[in-house]
Amino acid sequence: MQLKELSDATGTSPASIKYYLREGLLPPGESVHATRASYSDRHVKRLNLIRALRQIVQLPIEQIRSILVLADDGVPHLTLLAHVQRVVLKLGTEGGEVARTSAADAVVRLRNWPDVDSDARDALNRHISLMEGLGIGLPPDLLDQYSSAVDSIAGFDLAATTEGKDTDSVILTAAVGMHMHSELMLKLLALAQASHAIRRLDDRQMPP
Amino acid sequence: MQLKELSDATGTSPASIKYYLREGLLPPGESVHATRASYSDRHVKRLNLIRALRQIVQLPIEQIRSILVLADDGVPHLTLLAHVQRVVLKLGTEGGEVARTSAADAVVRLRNWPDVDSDARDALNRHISLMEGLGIGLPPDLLDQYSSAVDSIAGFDLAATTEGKDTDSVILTAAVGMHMHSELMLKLLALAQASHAIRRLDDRQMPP
DNA sequence: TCTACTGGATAGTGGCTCTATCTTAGAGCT
DNA sequence: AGCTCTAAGATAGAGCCACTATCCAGTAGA
Repeated sequence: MQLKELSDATGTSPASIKYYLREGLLPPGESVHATRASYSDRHVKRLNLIRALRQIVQLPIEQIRSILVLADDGVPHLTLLAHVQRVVLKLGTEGGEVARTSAADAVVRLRNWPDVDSDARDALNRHISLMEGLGIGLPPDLLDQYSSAVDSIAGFDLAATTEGKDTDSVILTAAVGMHMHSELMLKLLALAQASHAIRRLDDRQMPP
Repeated sequence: MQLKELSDATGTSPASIKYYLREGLLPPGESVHATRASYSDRHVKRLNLIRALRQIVQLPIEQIRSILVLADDGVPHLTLLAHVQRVVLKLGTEGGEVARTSAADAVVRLRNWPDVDSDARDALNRHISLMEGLGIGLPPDLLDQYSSAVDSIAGFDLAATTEGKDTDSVILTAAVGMHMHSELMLKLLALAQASHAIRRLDDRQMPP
């Protein structure tokens, strides 16, 4: 398979493919000779992964590269998934100490999750502090409800993520899955808010 | 108050303020004479709103403008909130017909939300279809759990959003709140996934 | 009057993701 | 063998976005 075919197979312009090659996201094809290189199914898979991370999850090239480098280093999936999380959650950009809210810790105990330090946990703690700082109140049982919901999805999701797939698929499922669930939540919340708003505001404007 | 003071009061560079003025996000100050204009508290509020929408919610200038135009037109808050949702949910970019999944409709009935067509509902339907198309499975009761959680938050949130505030504050609370809840969800999900992953993958790698 | 600073207009910057062009060289057909 | 077509590789440029720096002119305060 040569570049043009790779392009056709993935719907990516040859120019973009060349760009990804230059950036080291896509390994070079096997060079047949000076003016012909051949690409394999692995390239198709990899390219699809890159495109999904760019277009759906909207990760910048640099971060996609950081994920792929790990994947190609053959690190354990657990390590890889942790890194994918770090990237999708946009951690590492915001430095600083971990907040002293222990809301996340409470959730961990409640859900009986393994009590391990993790970036996700720090991120959650930091985020809750941030919301408090912004004066966005969290009803007391909200975290319970949320965490119950995500707890049930996580097992389900992870099964799909890890069941004997190749590394590229694991990344894709994990990153795209996280993104999609978060968007799902956003849209559900919007619908809920719209519904409540209609009830509350419409009544005011046109009383019975 | 002149430009420099406005800058100090909001931590925004004078150059950026000028830019927002040019873009019509910020109404011009009252022109005292050719080389002096005076800005009011309204400008401080507006500027803080703009900054929050840029830096926290990360909306592009163009969309911020579309929100502010509506706000200044004095449309009803319900209309305004609907538009804010549309922008935060990134609707309107993806054209096309509404999917035929009626998952969102089921949720609406279950939650006893007013059965009104809305962009949020269309967005939810479209998103669920998209996830199905990507092969991201949703456990049967997941939407119930999610929607139960967001239902309880929406009322709570909306009370904070609408209680006798000026329009700029309503926008800020709504947009920032939506964004923050969605991020919260993302981080909770990450933590849940990390926890499940540790249980599942760690055991494999180092059996007891 | 002179200086310092302001407001206003215009042009430029930097980061990012591509995209277009140019050159060289082998492939396949006749 | 010769001719054309297209690929690969390298380099430079485009286009978008959110600023930011520069320039000019006018006025306030010393």
